[in-house]
Amino acid sequence: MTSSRAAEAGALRREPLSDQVFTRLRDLILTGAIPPGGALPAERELAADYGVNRHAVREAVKRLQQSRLIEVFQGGRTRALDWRRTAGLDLVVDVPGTLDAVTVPGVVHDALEMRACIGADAARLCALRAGDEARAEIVAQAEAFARSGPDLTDLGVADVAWWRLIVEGSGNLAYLLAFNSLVHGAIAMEQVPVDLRSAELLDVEAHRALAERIERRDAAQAERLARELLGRSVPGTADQATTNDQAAVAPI
Amino acid sequence: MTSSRAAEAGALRREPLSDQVFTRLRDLILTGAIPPGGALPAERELAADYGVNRHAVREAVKRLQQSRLIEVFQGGRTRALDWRRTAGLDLVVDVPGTLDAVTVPGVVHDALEMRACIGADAARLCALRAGDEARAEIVAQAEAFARSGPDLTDLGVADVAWWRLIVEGSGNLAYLLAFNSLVHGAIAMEQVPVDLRSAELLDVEAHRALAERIERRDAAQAERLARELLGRSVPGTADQATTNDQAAVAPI
DNA sequence: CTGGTCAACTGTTTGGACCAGCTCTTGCCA
DNA sequence: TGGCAAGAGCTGGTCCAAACAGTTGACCAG
Repeated sequence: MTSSRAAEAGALRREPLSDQVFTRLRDLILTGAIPPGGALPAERELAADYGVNRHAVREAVKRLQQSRLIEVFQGGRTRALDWRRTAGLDLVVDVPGTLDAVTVPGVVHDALEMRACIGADAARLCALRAGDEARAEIVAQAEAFARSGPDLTDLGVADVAWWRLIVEGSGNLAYLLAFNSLVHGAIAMEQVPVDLRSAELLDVEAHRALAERIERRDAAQAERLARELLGRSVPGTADQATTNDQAAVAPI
Repeated sequence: MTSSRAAEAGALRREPLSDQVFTRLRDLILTGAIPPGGALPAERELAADYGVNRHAVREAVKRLQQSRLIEVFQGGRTRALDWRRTAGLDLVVDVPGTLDAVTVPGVVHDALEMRACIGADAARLCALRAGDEARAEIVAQAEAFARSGPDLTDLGVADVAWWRLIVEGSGNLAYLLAFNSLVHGAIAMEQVPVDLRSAELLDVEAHRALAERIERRDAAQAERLARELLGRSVPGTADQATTNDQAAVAPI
């Protein structure tokens, strides 16, 4: 008996209208439907097309602008930017799930690869820079991780919390923010099939060993262990024989 | 003879009002004036306080929401998030220059450190994955870099363009987006005093050598050379004796 | 004390109007 | 005929006013 008029119409859900407009326009740009340098329809036109008020369109445009997907000129038209040259890492937050399912695995792989790279250096820096208290907390959390249920999802949550301590311990704000971007995005639990990471998540001893190295300020070994552990979830880390001669950073 | 009425009033410049509101609110959150979990003033109240229309406030709020600095509840109040746990890497784009000059050098250092980490791995992957054409272009661009004027600013521009080729050649979209975030943000020419990077920028031969290793698909040496080259601009890379026991990721 | 009801918040959406700046057409002048 | 300048008609930027839709909390009946 709910007055679900909009739902019945089938046009738009109860997600805020501006968010829906944002998503649609973003996908038009990411898929190349609006090419770099191409002009977006005028705000008044977009409002008419989507059947919403112009203010909703403006809020969506503001978000696109901050994502550096478009450039806005008063008096002139709003144009699409070349997102491969301008968009930031936060783009991986929303992309998974919205575009072709074919391209998503690639994004997830890239995100895991980046996680391995940053995680290893963060472990090294954490061993070097983190205070006694922070390093002890990492050891304690490693034990808590070991006590986590056999459920892979639970392990995944505990794993993220543990790595957050390490990244925080590295003292590098850029690492921490990038970690956030990855966790909120491509590496979010929903996106990565946990069984792909089972080799990493189930090895409780490897986590303990890494924590111990950090505790002992053994930066070199901490980095090595972290790189090995995180690399397990990245297909083709050790056996680097594959060389694809195709275009770099495949069009999405 | 410009009709600079707003400028004379001293209230707000000709920067879009919503951008100014965004900046002010963002700084309130980043500085902790509005603590994590704390509520922002109501939109109607903010509009009254800043003397702008409510729509300007809403556009700013939408941007804060996308930056994952706030959480919005219809019916309830808008609350500040713990940005250290939620904000993404794009935060480094606007932060330099807006907050205390004391904390900015730290952000720049972190960004350079991250650049070294990702750049080294990108060079490795580029040597492994990039096609013949892409690798040849990197060699060519290294020569173009060598011909760049002795001006450090010009060298910096050419350097960014060259590294972009390498990151693109790595085939990792996450690396490319993170590179964009850093270039648009903390590592932007205006932020980093170029003389701090002179040891890196002036060594044309090191650039050439790295390009050659990538050309020859020598991944290991490419990574090593890249790490060494990029590490020159990061104070305290080799002589890691300093260990600060203070809190990790200092509050901004 | 418990339960539901309602008023007073909050953000969401709408409509219309006007200002400011860019662009392209139009039409005058040399 | 060529060139340039005025202006009409776009574009985004800002504002006002009102209604809609959830949440919260106080208040009152049981």
